[in-house]
Amino acid sequence: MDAKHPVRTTEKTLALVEELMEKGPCGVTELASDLDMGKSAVHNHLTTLQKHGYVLKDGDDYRVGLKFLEVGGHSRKSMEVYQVAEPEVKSLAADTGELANLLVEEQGMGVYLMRAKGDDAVDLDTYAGLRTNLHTTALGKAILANLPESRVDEIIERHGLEQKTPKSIGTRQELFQVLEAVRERGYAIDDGERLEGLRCLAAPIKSSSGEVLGAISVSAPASRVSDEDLHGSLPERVLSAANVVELNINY
Amino acid sequence: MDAKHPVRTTEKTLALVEELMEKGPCGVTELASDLDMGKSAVHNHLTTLQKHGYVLKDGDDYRVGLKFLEVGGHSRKSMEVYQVAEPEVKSLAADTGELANLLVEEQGMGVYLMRAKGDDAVDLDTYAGLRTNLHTTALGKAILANLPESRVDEIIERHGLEQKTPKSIGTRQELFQVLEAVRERGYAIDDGERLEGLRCLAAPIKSSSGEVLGAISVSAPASRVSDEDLHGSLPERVLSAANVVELNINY
DNA sequence: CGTCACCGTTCTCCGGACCAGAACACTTAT
DNA sequence: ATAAGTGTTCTGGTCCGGAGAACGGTGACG
Repeated sequence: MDAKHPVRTTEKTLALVEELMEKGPCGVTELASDLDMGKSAVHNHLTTLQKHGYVLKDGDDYRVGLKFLEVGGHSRKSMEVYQVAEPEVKSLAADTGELANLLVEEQGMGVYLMRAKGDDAVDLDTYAGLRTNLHTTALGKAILANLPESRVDEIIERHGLEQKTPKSIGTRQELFQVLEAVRERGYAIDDGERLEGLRCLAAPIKSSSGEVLGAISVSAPASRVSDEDLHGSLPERVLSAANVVELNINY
Repeated sequence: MDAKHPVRTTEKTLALVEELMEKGPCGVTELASDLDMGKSAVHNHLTTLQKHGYVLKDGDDYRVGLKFLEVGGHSRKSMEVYQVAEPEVKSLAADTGELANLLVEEQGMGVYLMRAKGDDAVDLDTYAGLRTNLHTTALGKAILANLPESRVDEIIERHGLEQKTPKSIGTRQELFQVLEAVRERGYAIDDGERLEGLRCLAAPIKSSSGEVLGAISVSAPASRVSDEDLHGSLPERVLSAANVVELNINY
């Protein structure tokens, strides 16, 4: 699905935006040397982006503007799974007091659509829009477990199986074993794989035709989640929330 | 501040994205005729955007992807006023049971950074990232009232004073009278200007140097907000929330 | 206070990239 | 079969993006 005739100028613009996002506000010269472009080229791109609200000038530095939030927010708002799941994720967070999340798959990566914090929630540095490898989170595993095997292989090939921590899944075989277990149980678990001491439990959201639309999770410190909770009351709540979403989507 | 040497190719890409956002998912031919471009040009741009995650192909249609949410979310997350105000807006919504909002000014427009819903909150079609004319909302008026007069004039010149409803502010003189009243009171009110039957109350967030950083509001149906509330207990709560944010920002 | 070094911005001109238009592959309807 | 629609590919001519140099401003330094 690669572009046969990529628009190079557009790619330069996008590279600039991403560089600006990663480095935070910075100046023309710095961007030019980082991206091997001339100063005038960088300047032309930045002023063009600024004219349309995608970039702002703060003194002598440029930074990415909130226009991206407008486009992205609009995109999210128009997704049915978000509209339906949003209140459920919020009440899941309120009921458990922990951190609840909603993730969807896009281009083989997981994208957080939202997070809701209960009264005792841990504060992870996730945010709406953040991308993550699917195999590294309970949310992602809940989704992968409900994709066709061929699709999972495509995703592995495209994005690899990077190990975030020593506990992470590192091989195709290991992943497929885990996914099989997820299918049997109906939910996915992350016990300290992503972050030491953090336990997550995620359930898939499936359409009536069996296609997976996303996943809902609760993340909590291990100190508050006993082994019994992890396979007893907690899955019940998360699965129930996911089920409500499924029913509302399928009418 | 216009671009002296705009990158036309980039502008075409951005026009495509915005058209795609407004019309929702659609095909190459339709976009091409809407934007007076050749089909091949549209196709090249779309595949380029797709390659980088900014656009997706759904069957034969294209739609904007969640990459915009990633960039926009990152940008929002890195704003100090958001980080500090977010918990306050949430507790304001929880305490009042109504809809609470956070708005900042960017390029003369108001941008909603977040909204939080209390238990009885009305459901407006605002969303994080949405842009609005500053003079049409209580939030915007709270901000305008704390900008230098020259800046307000620039904004009027750039964006006009479009009247959303017959009650809207329509002239410069009228606006400045209202802003003077806002400065005296310390908070701004919208009594059905934006939407019949909806009352909003907003307070500015100012830095220690007096610069306005944004505004916090509560929106509620008129049926639940008496005239006494509107000038008594409600302003107290909103002003208090704004004040907490100011203290936390200025350490 | 002159000097220097750095910044962002402007300018010009040439090489290369964008894109109109035509052809292609495919689906759907008649 | 035929036709009319779609998205995609291809090529050549034209126009525009961008390297590099020059400009204007600002802050540091002796």
